[in-house]
Amino acid sequence: MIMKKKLTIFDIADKFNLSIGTISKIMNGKGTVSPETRKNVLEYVKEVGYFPISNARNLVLKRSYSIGVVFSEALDIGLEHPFFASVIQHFKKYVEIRGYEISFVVRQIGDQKFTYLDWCRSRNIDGVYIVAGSFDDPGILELVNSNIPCVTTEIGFPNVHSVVSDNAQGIQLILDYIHNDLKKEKVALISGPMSSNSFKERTKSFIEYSKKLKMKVEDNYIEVLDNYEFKSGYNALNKLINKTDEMPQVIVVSSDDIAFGVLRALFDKNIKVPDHIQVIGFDDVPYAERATPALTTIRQNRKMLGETAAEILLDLINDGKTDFAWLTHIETELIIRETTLK
Amino acid sequence: MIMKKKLTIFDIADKFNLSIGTISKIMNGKGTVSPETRKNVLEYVKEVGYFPISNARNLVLKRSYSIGVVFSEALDIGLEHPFFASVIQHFKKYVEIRGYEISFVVRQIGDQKFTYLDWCRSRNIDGVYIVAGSFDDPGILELVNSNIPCVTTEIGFPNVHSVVSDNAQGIQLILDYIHNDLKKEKVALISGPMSSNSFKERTKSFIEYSKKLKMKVEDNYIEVLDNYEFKSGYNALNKLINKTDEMPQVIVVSSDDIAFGVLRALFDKNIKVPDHIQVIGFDDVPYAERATPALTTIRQNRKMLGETAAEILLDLINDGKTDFAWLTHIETELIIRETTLK
DNA sequence: TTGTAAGCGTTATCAT
DNA sequence: ATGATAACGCTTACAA
Repeated sequence: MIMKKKLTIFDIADKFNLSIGTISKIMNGKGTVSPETRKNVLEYVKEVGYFPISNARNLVLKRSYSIGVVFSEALDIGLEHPFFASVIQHFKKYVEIRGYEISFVVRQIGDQKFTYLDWCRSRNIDGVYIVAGSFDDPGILELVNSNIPCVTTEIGFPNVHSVVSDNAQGIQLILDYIHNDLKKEKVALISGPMSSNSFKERTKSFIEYSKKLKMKVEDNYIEVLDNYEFKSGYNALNKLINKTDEMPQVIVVSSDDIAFGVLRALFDKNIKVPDHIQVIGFDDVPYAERATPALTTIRQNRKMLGETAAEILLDLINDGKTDFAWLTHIETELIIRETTLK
Repeated sequence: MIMKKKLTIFDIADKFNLSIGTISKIMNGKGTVSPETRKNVLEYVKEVGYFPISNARNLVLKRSYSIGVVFSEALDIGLEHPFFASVIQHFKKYVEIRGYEISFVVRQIGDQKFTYLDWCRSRNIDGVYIVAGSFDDPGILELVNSNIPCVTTEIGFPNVHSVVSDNAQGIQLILDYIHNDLKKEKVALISGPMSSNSFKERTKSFIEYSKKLKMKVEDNYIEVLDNYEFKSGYNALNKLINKTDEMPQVIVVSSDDIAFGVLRALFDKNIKVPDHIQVIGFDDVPYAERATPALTTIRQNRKMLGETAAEILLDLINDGKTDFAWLTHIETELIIRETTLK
């Protein structure tokens, strides 16, 4: 067991018969120090591996160089959610390059309970990224109304900078494709729950834009589920079949996970995709391209979502800038695969 | 914008004309304080939402109540990896209940570069969880040889407590099932790269145990890939077909992701699963049950993996206990789905 | 160019 | 039962 002695700023100062003030200046590239000593100290520091204890540093600085990331436990969305995990990963990389780390905002630790805000205050968090949260959660509300800079990937928060996929544009991509390339008109929609603003937007855009294209969307072609699951997609398709005499030609499903359930139901009913009916998802989860048939879907630009959120948040923190648009839309992309066919 | 004044221990002390020492004792449940004042202070603190600044606290305590989590960037495994993300999520929950948080160990932040150990030291990290790392990474080596308690989910580290799935037992589950229930004998193996100890173990167990069951594993029935990907699985199957006159009856694939590639290749060759050939994976990724046909596979107990690692690490930190077995095996489970059939 | 010293908000020891 | 105070390791005016 190698027991490197833990060095402090005093050890470095002693070594050169300098004061800790001088060392501090050197470590932070501030003040005026002779190039000579600066060079020597820097070399030594590197050699022995001295790093300031961040707790001491942050205590006097009254900040942490750390961004809090909040998940809503209500939605039970954790790291396991592939979409959010990916967005966070990109966010993390971006802020790290700029000198920040991320920590997860937490409401209970041991038997200490916190509000989001209290936790952030007690950690001197510099800013927070609300990845998935509900705008009727009072804890979230308290947070976004505080003086801590916030940015979110969620839609519909008042007074918080949001970075979200352009759902309307994604839906238009789908409908234009159906209309212009697939040349189909009878289109159904299966959507996730309206408690999510993303699904709400997608549904609204679908209704409006399909009307604009004069597509035949019968009233009973629209099915709204009350959750996000495979199984619901499965059931939704069966319901759709039961209530219509004439099947749609294309089914748009506003989430890939649900789309897989739809595809399975179709398979079980021996309805061939894309020959008898075509299916289009939304998200482009990793499995979409590996499924058989591979799923045509809308790809959300996870990298751009995470990085843009990071960029705005860091600007908010550093420059106190606030003249951003409250809402930043990230373009989506249509990925054509096997569940549709020209 | 609500601007709650940031409270310190002095504010609380003033309020009651007590000294900060007394408040500190109350906050930490230490020392002797009259039940009366304790009650009053606790109530007030709760009401106004006072929490100690963790930087100040950790500075004097010389610890952080925080566990570092390390990913190997070499393997480029991030949060996006569904298996590890899930294990970490369970780990996180477990340690939080016991009063710890997690942070990601990081090697570069801004233009400061750290070794893993230096980062941990500078943050006063209490212990570290090596989720995926390579034992020939000198940074990892330095870390595990330090005085910071470590635990890993990786196989093959000397002198580090490892918590891993029982790969041998998983393989036995598969082969017993093939032998006793499926009643097949001609079995092939497609494995991920030998640079991963998990794949090495699975392959080794497969060879040994299939021999023990007197199965017919021809020499060219074993295919080792050099990566983890869908595409490699796809190619591997084609290779297998080309080099054997007689196809195996069952293909064991030591990772689900690769198995999906195999299934797709089979589909493209119009070889029906499970009628013509049967396929068994390893991992039970979320998509395994949603695929068509749904994949028979070995489920790794991600919850148990994360929680056991957490438990050992916390014991190491708190009790300085060290009398654990160096290696803890977590049982796996066979999940029978549609790619196999009695 | 360098040093001095106050202050950041706690915990813990020792008095009282 | 409570208070005074040193200590934790650092940054930053300000002084030399």
